[in-house]
Amino acid sequence: MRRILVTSALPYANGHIHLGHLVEYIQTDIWVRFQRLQGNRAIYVCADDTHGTAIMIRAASEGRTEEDLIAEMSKSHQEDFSGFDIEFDHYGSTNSEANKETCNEIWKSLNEAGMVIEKEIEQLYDTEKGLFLADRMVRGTCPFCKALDQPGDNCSKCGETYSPKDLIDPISKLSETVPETRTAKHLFVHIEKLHEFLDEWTQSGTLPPESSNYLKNYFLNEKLKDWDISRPSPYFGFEIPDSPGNYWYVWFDAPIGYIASTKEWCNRENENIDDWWKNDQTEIHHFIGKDIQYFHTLFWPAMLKTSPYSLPTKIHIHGFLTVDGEKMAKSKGTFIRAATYLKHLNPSALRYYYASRLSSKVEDIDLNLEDFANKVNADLVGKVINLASRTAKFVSDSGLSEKYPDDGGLFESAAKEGNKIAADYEAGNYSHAMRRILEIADKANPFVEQNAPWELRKDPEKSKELQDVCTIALNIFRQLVIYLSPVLPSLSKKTEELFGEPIQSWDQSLSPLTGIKLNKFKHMMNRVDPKNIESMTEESKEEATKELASTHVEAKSSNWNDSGSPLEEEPLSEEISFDDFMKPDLRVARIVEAKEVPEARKLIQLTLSLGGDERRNVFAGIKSAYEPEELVGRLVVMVANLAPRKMKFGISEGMVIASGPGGKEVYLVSPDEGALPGQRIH
RNA sequence: UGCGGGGUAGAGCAGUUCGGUAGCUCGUCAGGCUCAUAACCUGGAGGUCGUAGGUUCAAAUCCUACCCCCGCAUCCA
Repeated sequence: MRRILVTSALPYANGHIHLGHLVEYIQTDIWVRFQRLQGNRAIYVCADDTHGTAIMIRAASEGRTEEDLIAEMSKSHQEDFSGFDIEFDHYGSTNSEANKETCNEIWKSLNEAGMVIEKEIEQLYDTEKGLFLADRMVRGTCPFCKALDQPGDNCSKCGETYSPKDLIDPISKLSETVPETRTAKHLFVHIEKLHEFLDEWTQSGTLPPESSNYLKNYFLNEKLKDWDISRPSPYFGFEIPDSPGNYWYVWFDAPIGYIASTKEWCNRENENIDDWWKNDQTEIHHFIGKDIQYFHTLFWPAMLKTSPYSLPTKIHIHGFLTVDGEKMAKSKGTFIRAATYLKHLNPSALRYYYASRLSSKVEDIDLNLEDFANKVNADLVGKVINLASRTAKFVSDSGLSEKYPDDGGLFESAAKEGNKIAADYEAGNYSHAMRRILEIADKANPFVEQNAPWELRKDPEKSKELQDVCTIALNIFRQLVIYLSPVLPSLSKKTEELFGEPIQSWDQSLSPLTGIKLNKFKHMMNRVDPKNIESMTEESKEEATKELASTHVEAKSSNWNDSGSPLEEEPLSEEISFDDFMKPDLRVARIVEAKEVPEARKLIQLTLSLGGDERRNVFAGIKSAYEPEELVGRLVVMVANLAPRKMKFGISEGMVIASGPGGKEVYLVSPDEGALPGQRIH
């Protein structure tokens, strides 16, 4: 019997659980249930991730304490999880005594190993709010390209990265005041010291190969940067014991929450934490998304390495969720909260669909809503459950045959298949497992067809034969449910009720049930109705609009009913004076030539005429939306006094004006009929 | 340009480890059945397996080169 500790990443207390989160928790829950079915001892712990500036600011803006906020979110998260049959042995919080204690302990080990160093860094400080500003809390003018209103870490216009203190005219997003530069002492973990260990550990098979490669080529091929682990007061988190006024950065105490949550479980269950976190016979499995692999594959092992706790046995990394092939988008109603889903659809359907898409690879999975309904209905209702619903009532009086009849090897070959299915589950290749399981169902349905129990029923002399056929179909059904039970605990429960026999072990798939009475067959699962999918996305859209209305000053009602999402995605910039407006010199220009730039992915090279002999060479990032030929001759609006900019393919002497999010959606602005090249726009 | 993933029927995908009749689901066409939640069963049409070359008796699978798509990084807007 293996002893296995399993975790999922800790969801942040600043937001609700949505379908993207659920990929991970469903994936993990399936794995845990599978391990238990195999007879292994597996416990599943998780917790809310509660610290950081975002929580602090939100609590303040809602006029309540952080504790109040995180308590409410924890309750909401747990309700969502349980609604999807995701069962934790313990669900804790990073804001707990156990976590504080464990942080201290790990901190001590890091210090003793000489891993902690102190550096002075300059940071922007909001004098009105009295706090240091995180990069994203500042906006200002880009020091490189002079673009206005850029975030504190990198410029969305020129893409340069910089430190917020380099911004020209920085403004605090919190108070709208001008922050000042102050120096502060920060503590860093010098993980370069463990470079060699990390080189080895990341290649040791603990990670999926895609991730090992990524780390090797991207982080581990140069010196590892010191990790800034402290944040100055005020900060919602734990104060660092030997550095008053400084707090641990949320990413320090978050993974430690795995240990702390286990400790709490141990206290409750009278278990010994050392058996779980300090014993090399215990396997530790983390399930995470690819967005946080950096923390779990470099910092976390480094922290553990110097501590008395065990390193993880395996890190399972999944990709992101897309809906209908695109990123989840509030405006399209595909940003779906767990709670919203549950109002309209059956959690088992989503569990099965995710299972049928998940593999051990680090790849994004797509929730194609049409395919989702199709697959769940065809596979689960039409094939698997159908086996029982079309035969159970024929044996409601007689029960199952005393002796398992000759089925031509159906049951036995399906029992043999069990090993392969189990191997697929173990490796995280759920999609393979689902495929194999459905293949069995695909053999069983023709069997029923050929033996036509509805015909046998008509002839009293064939009652034994009828009972045999149904015994076979129902046993194969039960076998399928055993294989599916990690994915579909609720189907498993209903099957237990039908047979009056609990499903507790994988090996139950090896021997058929005989000679028992069945309970009355009840519907086991409803079909997914596309109407419910639609009402779910509709409601998600409405939620998003409401949210928008409450965060933006006023949502003007209009007859045109335009969506609010473009504004949401790119909020209005700060107010400017008339003089500011007069700075950009916008001119009508005619495109006199348009050329492909073969090596460029996004650019078209334009020659613009401002009338007379005035010509400008401009590179415009509109290749994905326009063909050069269709551009020649048309009028556009250009920024004529923009400083020339050297680009990879030449010098660009201005910009043409366009709207749209990019890609195929780029819309050049044209003047109305009659405008002349060279005219200024005022 | 770098790293990773991908290109197989109208759509979505499996098969590639270890070469041997190209398969599944949906859709579509024809038929069957009426036990089952408009379900299920049988059969058909639909594929130059991204391109070119190579190895081999035999290539979707192995080798070489190239093209295209997606993500991340970079460049750029």
